[in-house]
Amino acid sequence: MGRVRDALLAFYDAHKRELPWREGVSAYATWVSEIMLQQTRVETVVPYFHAFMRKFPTALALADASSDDVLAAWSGLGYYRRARMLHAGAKVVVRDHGGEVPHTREALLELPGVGRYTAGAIASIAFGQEAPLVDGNVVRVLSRVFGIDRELSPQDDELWSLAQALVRGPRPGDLNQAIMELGATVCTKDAPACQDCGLSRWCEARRLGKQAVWPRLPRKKAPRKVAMEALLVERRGELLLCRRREEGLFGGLWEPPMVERSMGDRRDASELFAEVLGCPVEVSGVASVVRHVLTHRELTVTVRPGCLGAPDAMTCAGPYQAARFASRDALSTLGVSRLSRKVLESGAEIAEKKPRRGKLR
DNA sequence: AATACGGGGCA
DNA sequence: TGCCCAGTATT
Repeated sequence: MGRVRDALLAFYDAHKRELPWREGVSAYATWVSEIMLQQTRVETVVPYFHAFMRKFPTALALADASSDDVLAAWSGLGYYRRARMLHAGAKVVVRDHGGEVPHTREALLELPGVGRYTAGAIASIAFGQEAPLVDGNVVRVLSRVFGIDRELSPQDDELWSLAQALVRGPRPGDLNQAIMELGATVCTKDAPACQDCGLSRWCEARRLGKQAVWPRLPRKKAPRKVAMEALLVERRGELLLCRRREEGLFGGLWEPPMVERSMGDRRDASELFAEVLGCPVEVSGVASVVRHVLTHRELTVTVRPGCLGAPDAMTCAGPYQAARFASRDALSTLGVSRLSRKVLESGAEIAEKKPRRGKLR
């Protein structure tokens, strides 16, 4: 393990990428970056990290922000529960820790949204603690170097033991980042660059030619196909948007009313919308069909222009907790999913065509 | 132990 | 298409 550690640090010192959360940043910045990096690629996170830190430079600033502001800064990044929990975590830090991010793994684990990976990352990187971490990269590197030939997940106890052994001694934060960096840039899933890898001399996968079979990972299930209807209502240049409840899919985000059409439900779209909005709805034709793939669902959304029969009676039900008319400019101040942007954009094209349609009649 | 939770990039 | 990404919370 000593030689592996030295090789990792040498690799890191020579080849680490310059990333905005790498050098001389606050523990709060490390925390923000680690939450954003959960299941999300480095390149995707970079612009979000810059914008988020500019808008919420400290835990105090984040704690004082509105939920809509935080979700607006997270819009498009996905896994929006992360944003809600980071926001809640900032409030805990301000209330219970004087605005300072806690230093120990144990205290970090108490924060919402911080699990064993993230606690290890913050404790080691921001505070120099000998705290281990295991993510997808670590699974790959350790399974290959040590030749672990059984089904693995990032929760595997043996991997955590190895990771713990790895970070004992100097520079635990750099060691954790080094093994992840190696996994991300050298020890990749496909076509690993073993010829450039400082660990290849001691690597079981390299010795046995098993790079393509290790790590052995469980198979993922295919997403479920779901049909949905979306309603586009425009009134005096403003769009009808509903805010989803905090829990569940797209929690806290704003979107045009959308309803799931379960298999075999032949009811009119207007009837489905009326149920959610609590007032009569008229729909006119189909603006577009939007496809959107999530981890567990494959959505096909039929987008319909329409109007409300009794706008003053509008309420909201089902997945929604609020409804309002908002200008397109206001969209940048609210949390909006990528799916909703697609639905909105597909409707915008139709809106521009409207005059022509009138002409044809 | 299994499932829900986004979105994008790549072979 | 399927896989994977600096995972966590809930059931």
